[in-house]
Amino acid sequence: MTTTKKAAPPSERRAHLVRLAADLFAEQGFRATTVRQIADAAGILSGSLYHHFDSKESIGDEILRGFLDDVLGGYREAVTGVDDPRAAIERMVRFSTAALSRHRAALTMLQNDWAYFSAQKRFAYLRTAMREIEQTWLDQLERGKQTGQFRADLDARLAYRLLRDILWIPTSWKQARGRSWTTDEIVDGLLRLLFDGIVAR
Amino acid sequence: MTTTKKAAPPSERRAHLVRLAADLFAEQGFRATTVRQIADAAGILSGSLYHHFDSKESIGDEILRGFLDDVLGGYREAVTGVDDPRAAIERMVRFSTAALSRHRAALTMLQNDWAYFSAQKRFAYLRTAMREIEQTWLDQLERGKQTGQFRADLDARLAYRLLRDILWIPTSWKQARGRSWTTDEIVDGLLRLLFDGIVAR
Amino acid sequence: MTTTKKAAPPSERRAHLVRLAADLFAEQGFRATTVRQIADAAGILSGSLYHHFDSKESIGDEILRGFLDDVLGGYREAVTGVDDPRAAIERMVRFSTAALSRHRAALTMLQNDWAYFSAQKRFAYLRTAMREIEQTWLDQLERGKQTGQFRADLDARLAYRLLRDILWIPTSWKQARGRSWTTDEIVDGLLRLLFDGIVAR
Amino acid sequence: MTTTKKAAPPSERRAHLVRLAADLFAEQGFRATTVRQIADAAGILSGSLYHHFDSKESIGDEILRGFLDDVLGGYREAVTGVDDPRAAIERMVRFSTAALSRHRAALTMLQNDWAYFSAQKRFAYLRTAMREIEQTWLDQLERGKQTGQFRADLDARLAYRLLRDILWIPTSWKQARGRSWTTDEIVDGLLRLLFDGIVAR
DNA sequence: AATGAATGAGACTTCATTCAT
DNA sequence: GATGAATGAAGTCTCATTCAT
Repeated sequence: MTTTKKAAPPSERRAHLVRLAADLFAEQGFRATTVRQIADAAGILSGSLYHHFDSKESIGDEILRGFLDDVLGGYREAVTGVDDPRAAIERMVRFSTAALSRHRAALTMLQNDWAYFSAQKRFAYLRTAMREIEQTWLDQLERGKQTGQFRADLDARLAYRLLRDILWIPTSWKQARGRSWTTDEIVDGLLRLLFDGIVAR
Repeated sequence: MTTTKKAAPPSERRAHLVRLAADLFAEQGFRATTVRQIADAAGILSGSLYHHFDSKESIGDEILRGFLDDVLGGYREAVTGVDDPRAAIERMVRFSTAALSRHRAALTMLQNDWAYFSAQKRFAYLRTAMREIEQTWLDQLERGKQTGQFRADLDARLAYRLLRDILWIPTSWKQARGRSWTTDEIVDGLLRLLFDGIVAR
Repeated sequence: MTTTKKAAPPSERRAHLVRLAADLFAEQGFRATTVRQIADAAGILSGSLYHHFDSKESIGDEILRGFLDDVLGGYREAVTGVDDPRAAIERMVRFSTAALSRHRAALTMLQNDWAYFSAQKRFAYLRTAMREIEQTWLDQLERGKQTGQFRADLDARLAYRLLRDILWIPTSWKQARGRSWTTDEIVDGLLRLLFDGIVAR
Repeated sequence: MTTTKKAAPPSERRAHLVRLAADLFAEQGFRATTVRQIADAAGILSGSLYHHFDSKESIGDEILRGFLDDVLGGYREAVTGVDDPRAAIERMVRFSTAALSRHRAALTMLQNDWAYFSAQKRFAYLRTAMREIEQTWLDQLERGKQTGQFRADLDARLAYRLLRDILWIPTSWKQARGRSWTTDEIVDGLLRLLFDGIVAR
């Protein structure tokens, strides 16, 4: 009846439910959140959720896809036409941080339940996407070494792994008690740490 | 060395079971691991575990306490009689990394199931211990700022939070597929990144 | 008449299940009855009970509250506007007997599992209610002593304890093999025994 | 090796264990008491109990037999050579009360777990013994009616059932908080209630 | 006599999911 | 779109009992 009506008929109601679920996933993790909690948040019974989704995993799928589409698109844009690798990395960092704060649930799911998702065929795209993300970072780091902007002895893959996980960190703090820093402060602190370390010069 | 606990009469068998459980917790998380899996790993029936522990949480408790006792002791030793804050931090970093690799399960539990544990009275000591750990870091970072070794504009608390989580990262990689770096390489990479950044000079 | 409870949305199905459970509790005791037996009696799986109740204890709670509300209400009514203590006691006896036969499960639970229930915070109201019941009896017994209708040397508290337990007796016979007496016969026998003893005059 | 050595080799240790178990049964009931609790009370492990008894029921059996042997013997003696039925009943009441306080566990078991025991062949003697006890009471009550000492309209069987259960009451109070009355006071109160009622003359 | 370890049956409970209405 | 009821698999835990040492 409605427009698309395939695996994911995009309705307002449906999108709203995904958002509610995402909030819960972000705070508790995917597995630790029950469909009943999601339904409660929506003010309906848990069984009624199945009019909108055919499984809990479908909701997870939707959230993860949304995140990866966003990140992948953003990274492609971040490096396109930017010659300076340091500038490109700074753009990637800033974009990552923004994207992660838009998709807190996806981050929690990737951190807490990676083993659960990546073991399923249905989520094979997760590995593919992560690989592209990795490659984008490696490209910029290697270019920086070639231009002499970055240390020649830098292990690009090691740096990437460290950086990726480091970028994930601040997002997982959100909504914590202290709440002392703005996103910008954190990113700046991170970039400063990243490029210059903590030692005074 | 170790104090004899009443609630947990130490026995070889028991210690062995804790180790088996810890391996599973490290890989899957505490909640995601079932007592049946632990029992299977030990070659016994799940109910038989309760001859040794009065609950799954007791096993978790034992693992977490072991970790925190280790870390707290190590940190105290790392800073005692060390005047140079940079040296103290380097000692703390090296100790942390070693301790974390000795207690991978505890790390996974703290990362994945913090909400679950910290909500329980029984695990109130988690918060206490984390507070002491934080204070130890803050002390050294502040001292470094006073001596002029660290940047004067360094936000100590922000740096601590970033550093703590960053130190946790490499441990969670262990046993992953790539397995490209030794612990020492990772620590060195981390320290290098930490003190000097990635930019060439 | 009945107040709508939040924790226990009333439904026909639910009420029916409580009744089934009550029958089993009456015959076997609360602890000795398994949720599986209750579910079997209802023709469903044991897990399905948890769609209606959040625990076995919730069922027990519902039964006990229903009983105490009934008794307390009845006692208040029994003594209101009745000047003659002997008449009041007779009304209380008759009401008790009727109430008990309406709530056989509650009686069994109080007799067999008092220790279990009264040890839990959730069932604190049990003690409160029993205290009010006791006070109602003591009031009437003392008044009877003052009016000279009852023996001056009567130990009111001792008499209450004996009477209360005595009143509980006949209900626990019901559904036994012999089944020789009607409720009225038992009450009359009891009242006769109570007021006049067994000795001929 | 030892003297009898059949189903129940009477050793001091064994008797001691039975006593410990009886205390627990008296307070918690037979089913509600675990073998582990018994073992704990004895300072041994639960498995070690099986050197003395071949099952938990064996302990119950021993306790119940001891009680019934005592009561049956006492009743026979109470009525032998006593012509006056009122005197005989008073002797039976006094003996019952004394016996019950000596065998509190048996009483609790009979009250709480009668259904459990009486359903087993092994405990068939319970019914036999109860029948003899009942007959002894009926004999005295009927004789009292014939001599004109008791009311002619007294329903002997009803009176027996009431009396038996009434006699059980005070024992189940023991060890309660109030602890206001001595055994003698209770028996006297009971006899007074029984023979004369509460009404003043 | 007792320990230490284990069994096996069964208890209460959780939860994603299904489906008739 | 939603309800109300149920399923079925799985999870944590309990407990009487057994047995080699």
